[in-house]
Amino acid sequence: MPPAPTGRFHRDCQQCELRMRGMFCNLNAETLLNYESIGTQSAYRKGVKLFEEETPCTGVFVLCTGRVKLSCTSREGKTLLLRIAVPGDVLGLGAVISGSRYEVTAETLEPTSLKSIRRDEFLAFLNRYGDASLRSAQALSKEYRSAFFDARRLALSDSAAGRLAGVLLDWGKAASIGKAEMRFAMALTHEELANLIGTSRETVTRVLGRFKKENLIRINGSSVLIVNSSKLEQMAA
Amino acid sequence: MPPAPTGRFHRDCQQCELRMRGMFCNLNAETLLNYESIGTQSAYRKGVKLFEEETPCTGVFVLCTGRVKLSCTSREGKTLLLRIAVPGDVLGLGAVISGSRYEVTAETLEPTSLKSIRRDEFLAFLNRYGDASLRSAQALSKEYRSAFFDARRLALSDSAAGRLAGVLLDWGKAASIGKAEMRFAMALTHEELANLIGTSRETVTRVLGRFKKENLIRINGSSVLIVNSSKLEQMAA
DNA sequence: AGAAATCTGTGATGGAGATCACCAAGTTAG
DNA sequence: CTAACTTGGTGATCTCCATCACAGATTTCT
Repeated sequence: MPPAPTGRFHRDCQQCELRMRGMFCNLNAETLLNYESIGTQSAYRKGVKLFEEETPCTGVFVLCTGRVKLSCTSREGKTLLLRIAVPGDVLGLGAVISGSRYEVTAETLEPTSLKSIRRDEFLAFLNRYGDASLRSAQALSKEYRSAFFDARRLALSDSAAGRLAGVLLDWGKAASIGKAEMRFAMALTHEELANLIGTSRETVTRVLGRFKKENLIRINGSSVLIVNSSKLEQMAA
Repeated sequence: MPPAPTGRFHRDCQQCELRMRGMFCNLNAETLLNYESIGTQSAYRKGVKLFEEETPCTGVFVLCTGRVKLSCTSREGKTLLLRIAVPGDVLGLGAVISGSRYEVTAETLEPTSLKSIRRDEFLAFLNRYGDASLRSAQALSKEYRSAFFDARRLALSDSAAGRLAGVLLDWGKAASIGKAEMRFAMALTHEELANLIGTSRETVTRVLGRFKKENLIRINGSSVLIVNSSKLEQMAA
């Protein structure tokens, strides 16, 4: 069962600033009207698990504010960090559409507000509104692509340094569109970074140190500046 | 551009034995009728590349007969084998829906017949028919899940033996639903298996040898019998 | 059938990185 | 304001497995 929310409020999707970006805000008028009538809006504290891997799927969560960590864990306690969801993302979509259990664990990283829609209610909505189905397909496709590129990175880049270079470049590029320098705020600890690229915490520390010493990157607190992107690109392969 | 087909024929989807299994055969009457009117049916020889990673996406391919290998390769020549597509599968769906380049390479493993549908034609079809959109979302979700589980396996199972145990169990289970013993036909070479689980050919040979010696599996030609599934399950973790 | 190519099996060697064991520096909590 | 965690940094060791190098076995081609 979903955890108890710590608050509740309604927000008009017509006015939502995510209207053009979020998956379920940019729908045609009639669909949007119906979308607003389903599900419930609620708020959660930091550190709450919205759902856990292997548990039966109850529905989807559309993130409005706050960030949510998506990860999964093996029986031995090894963790794979998949991504940090941001406002506009839809969580649990794959499980709902494929009719299976949640495959990941979703945990809030900060106070969060979101809209939760029960499985059957959401599927009925998709059945009735074709444009919403298409949007879901696109959202899934986006998620699929990112999972695919993660798998690709894990499999094809044999060194931990190469994989780390890859994610640094990804973030640098994403944060510096149209800007001169590639700088971004590192939101993860070394431990989380290690879980993301499938290595150990110590290796992340060492490799980052090496990158700094070789003047490929520069780090100030949480701010990371990419100095030599071509060299990183080259080792990311 | 798509390769030239070696043959061409039409097959009535109403009569298709994949009707209930294939993603685009099990549609309602009106949608199915339109589906039949779009795209072209054609045949290919063994060893033909339907499309290659990084190339602009031209459309989707719905596989009717034959098997197709989906893989991708790093600049250094390391290959990741994703899966072997079988009749009923839709290839290139993710690229078409997300409007990006093909992310994998698709190569026929045997003589193959399939239906190809141009990108714009296919998207127009999805836009008009909501049930087809929903099916696409489901197909993508299935692909997404399998990519996810691959990534999970690569990241969370640290030993090559563990990952190999995992895929053997997956195949054994899939092939032995409702049967007493877990037996299946191994369709891949050691090299391909190695590419699938991110290890070297030699390691696959050695680990399979170890599994045989420890009486966990038995191999006769291409037939693999899983003898001690719980032990394998345990090391797959 | 015979040749060419691909696939399988096995030893030896080296290196990347997991793991363990600390310590220092920040952060949170009581 | 300490105490208790969590994070970051670094050395030493040890294990798994990638890689190289062949040799036999099978399949495919002509």
